[in-house]
Amino acid sequence: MSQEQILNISVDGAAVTVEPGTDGFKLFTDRATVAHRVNGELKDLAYKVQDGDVIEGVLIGSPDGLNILRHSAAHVLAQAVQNINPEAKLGIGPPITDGFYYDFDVETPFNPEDLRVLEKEMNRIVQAGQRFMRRVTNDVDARVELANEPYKLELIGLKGSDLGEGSAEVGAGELTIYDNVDSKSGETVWFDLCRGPHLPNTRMIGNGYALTRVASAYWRGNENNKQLQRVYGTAWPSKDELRAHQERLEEAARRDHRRLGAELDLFSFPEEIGSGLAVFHPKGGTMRRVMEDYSRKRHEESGYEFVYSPHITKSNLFETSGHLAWYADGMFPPMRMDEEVDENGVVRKQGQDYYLKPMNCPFHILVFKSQARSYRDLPLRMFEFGSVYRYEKSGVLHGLTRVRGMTQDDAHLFVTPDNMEAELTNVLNFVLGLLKDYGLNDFYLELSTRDPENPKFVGSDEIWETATNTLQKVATESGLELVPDPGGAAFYGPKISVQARDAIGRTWQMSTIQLDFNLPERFDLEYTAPDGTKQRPVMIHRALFGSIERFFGVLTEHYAGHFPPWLAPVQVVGIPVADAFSDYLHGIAAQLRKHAVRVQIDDSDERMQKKIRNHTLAKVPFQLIAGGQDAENNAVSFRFRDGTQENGIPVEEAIARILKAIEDKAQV
RNA sequence: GCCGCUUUGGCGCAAUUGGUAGCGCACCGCACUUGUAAUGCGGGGGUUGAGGGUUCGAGUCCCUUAGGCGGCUCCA
Repeated sequence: MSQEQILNISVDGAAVTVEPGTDGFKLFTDRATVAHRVNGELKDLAYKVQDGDVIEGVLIGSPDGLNILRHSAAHVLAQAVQNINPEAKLGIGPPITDGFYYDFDVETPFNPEDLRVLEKEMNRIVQAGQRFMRRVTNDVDARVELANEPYKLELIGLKGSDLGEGSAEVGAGELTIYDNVDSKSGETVWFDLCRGPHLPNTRMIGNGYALTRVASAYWRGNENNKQLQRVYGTAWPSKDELRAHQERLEEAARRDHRRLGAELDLFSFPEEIGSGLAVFHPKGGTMRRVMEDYSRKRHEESGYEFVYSPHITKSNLFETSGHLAWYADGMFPPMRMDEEVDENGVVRKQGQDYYLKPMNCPFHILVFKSQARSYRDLPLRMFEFGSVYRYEKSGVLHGLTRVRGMTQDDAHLFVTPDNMEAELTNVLNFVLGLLKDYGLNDFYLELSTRDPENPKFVGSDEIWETATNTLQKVATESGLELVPDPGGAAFYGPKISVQARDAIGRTWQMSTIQLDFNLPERFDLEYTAPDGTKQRPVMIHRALFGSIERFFGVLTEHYAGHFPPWLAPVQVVGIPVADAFSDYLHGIAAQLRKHAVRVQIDDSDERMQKKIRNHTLAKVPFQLIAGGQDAENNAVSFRFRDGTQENGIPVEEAIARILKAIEDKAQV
């Protein structure tokens, strides 16, 4: 073998010499390697290595490998759709978290029942073991081949520009088509414009996939474009992993606050009131009150002052604030008051428009403006559980997490530029501390900053710079993971948002701390500085819960309804073994009530076993059971939600344990 | 707002090709008075989200409308 016939390459970090023509199939003989990264770029295993290539195998279970699996599954789905309906036009079909989708332009939308038919056809294609074959083409040829695919033609035209979601189809490099080649006949049975890479063949998709739902989506995500029909699927390296994924979804469904809200009798959305407008039932109301009481207590301890403002206002307030100019669509329409019209229909007295408030800030600003302010007054911290109303589009409403009427735990801090850093530090620590008390303790931060190229941002460069640096510093000092969100700031100031992970790993945006350089300007806010000059304060908006409703929903899902005793609507329920012991338990309940424990005695005429079942399903933290043995010993038996029990606990001790768990905000 | 699906007593579900609504839980009554996840018997409750249409006849088909669900868009 002569020198020039040997290629020196690196495979997974090891130097290797191979013959020309060697491809990934020779380098990686294990079935789990489905592609490889060549000099940092993902390639099919069929790629023939070049001298000097640095190659790393991509395992199917790796993030890259899963994407390749899912994208390949998307191709199989598209082929299945076109096999069944040759008229279907292809949109795009990228991998997404846990799965994939493919968009189609079809005459009649898919039905859920169509999914079974499509899965069957997909299964046939997978079993057929078609090879995915990459083929380089060019604009001219591709346009001929794809003459019947208008959306693909559009993507070819967009090649190299900002494609967003279309990037799975065409990349910055060569234009490529993937042929699906029948393993027996060698015939190309289907093809799609795609940059790849793909699994070597369809059989490797295995049986760990499923189609999950049908939906519609605007072509290229623009609501002015046509809506295409989207089919969603999920795909995993094995059936077991698919099953595990489905179980995770089932677990999330069990925790769904909309379901638990009804089951635990916490809240409802009566149709008579309107979409997105909740009522809290006694149990949910108790929880909400406890949440609010604790929040108030902590705010008071932290130097906030409590203010109150009305739910409606004349339009001029929101004209000054600018909300009517840029947020009118999100507001309920005005109530026109006081207009007087004579018999000829001529307006005799000008009316006045009143609006439901979508935000509390302008009201707090008016409190600030109610008197001349000195630097000595600052920072001024105003807190309110402020109810706001926003006309959210009907399609976005979702349980308690996206509503039309909500109560924010809203505060506005008016600070001098010198106060800013200390105050932001305080606020962030306050926020994190409070969220932890409610049982959330896994956070990361997101810092939204301005795009220097975009002229929409108000405020001087200096103040943006100072503010952004301050937020950055404060965020870094918190020691939490910090995710930058460049260009994500509102036009009026940068912000930090706190993202919390719940018990099953989902993240929720919770608190926001938002700087505002705009409203102080619009309302001409000022304070007198030490040197006697008038200066403009900076405003900080912040909400911890976002809204109480939303936070309530998040906590319900986080705890799966198993609220810790301090939050539980019923903390203790007493269950007598027989009627005769009812009085005994009532005596214990009376002692607990002296300590404000929410306790009930179930002296209904159900059997004891039934009562245990009922209160377990109601997720009451402490069940106290008492019969003859307990009464004789001045004791009681605990039973917990998980079915465990402890018998013969002296009453004194039982009470102490309950009080301690509540006091410590412990989970039981 | 857009697309699709969906809407049956408080809740969860049934009702062959259109032929005048059933079940479980819950609720009420009676009996039972019981040591750790559903005692037994009996009873009341719906005209099928609302409105209109097709039909001899509609929960079942069509239209309008209001909820809900899943996506898309949106979330200043």
